[in-house]
Amino acid sequence: MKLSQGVEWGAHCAVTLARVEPGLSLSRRTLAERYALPEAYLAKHLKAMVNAGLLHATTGPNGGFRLAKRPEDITMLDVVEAIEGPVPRFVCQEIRQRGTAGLAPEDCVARCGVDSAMEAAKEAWRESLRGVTVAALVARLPPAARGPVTP
Amino acid sequence: MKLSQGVEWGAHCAVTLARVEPGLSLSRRTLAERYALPEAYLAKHLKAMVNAGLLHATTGPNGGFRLAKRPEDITMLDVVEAIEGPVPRFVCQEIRQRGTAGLAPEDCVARCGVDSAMEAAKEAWRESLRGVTVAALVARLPPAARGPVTP
DNA sequence: GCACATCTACTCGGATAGAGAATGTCCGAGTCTCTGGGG
DNA sequence: CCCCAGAGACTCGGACATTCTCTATCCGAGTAGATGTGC
Repeated sequence: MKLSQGVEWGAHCAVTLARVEPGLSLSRRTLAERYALPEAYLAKHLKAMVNAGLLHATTGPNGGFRLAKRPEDITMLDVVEAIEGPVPRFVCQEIRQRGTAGLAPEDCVARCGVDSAMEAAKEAWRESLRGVTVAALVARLPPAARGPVTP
Repeated sequence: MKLSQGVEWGAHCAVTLARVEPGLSLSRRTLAERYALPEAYLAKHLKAMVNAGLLHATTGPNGGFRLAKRPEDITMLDVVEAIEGPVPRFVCQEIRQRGTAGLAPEDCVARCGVDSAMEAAKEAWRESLRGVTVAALVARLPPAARGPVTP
């Protein structure tokens, strides 16, 4: 249940990008300096968000990153899964069927109870993250930090 | 959001131990063979559950592990936190206050929205795990695997 | 036959290597903009 | 004054080290029970 560091960075960057005027972009250098983060490493997470279709990247002067979708259509779950990769399903190795206590396959038609419980918990977690959009996070910023961001 | 391997092992072992006659114990060797797991490594997780107060260990012949509490009083959350360690709080490093976009401390009295969202999701996850007890998992076993376990 | 000291075998516990992922960093490919010259 | 070619600087993208956690393993400390002996 360890959560990678970059998730926080990605989330904050998404919130910041949501405040940029349409048509403009923020370079990864600007974003990194904005939060005093290591630029080269932040780039890796931004790229992951590009691959996931959350951000759009343009090169050259005045290039950078911008949101690829509306802030209302980007959830925290999108950000987390973009950076962490698709959440690996709880790997129930079906140890029920192994070893000296191995159950017969016909006793395993119902899913392993441990697996079910972990899966349900993970789904609750995902559902909670799915309910928070980037737009909602922008709305919750303090008034002093809600204005447009310029490159 | 990676979940350590040993959680599944610990959970299955707890379910098995709940089926042992009171007063008896299962050695880690027996438990390991039961699921074809590496004994030495399983020992580490069992020890963690002992330290967490879920299991009780006795040495010598006929020794081993037994539940330290009633199966109804042990939840999946207990097992997970015993093995994974106390779930590290989402480390919001308050990057809001750093870098060129650093907010003034007076604008940060309300908790960071990203942090709040992650915290709420984690709590939903914990709440889901809290609702499943070892006793409930035993009850959901197939009938053929619900009888008492002998050392 | 019974009690006791010893001895064995079995148990857990902590200290010790190896693999994989996350973290952190660097340099190269591509592109937009600006500048200078020519018509 | 307008257009065009070139250079320059800025951007992202992928390949390369480093650190930390998880995985896996071994050997030693301690204890309950079995055993053999003496009374």
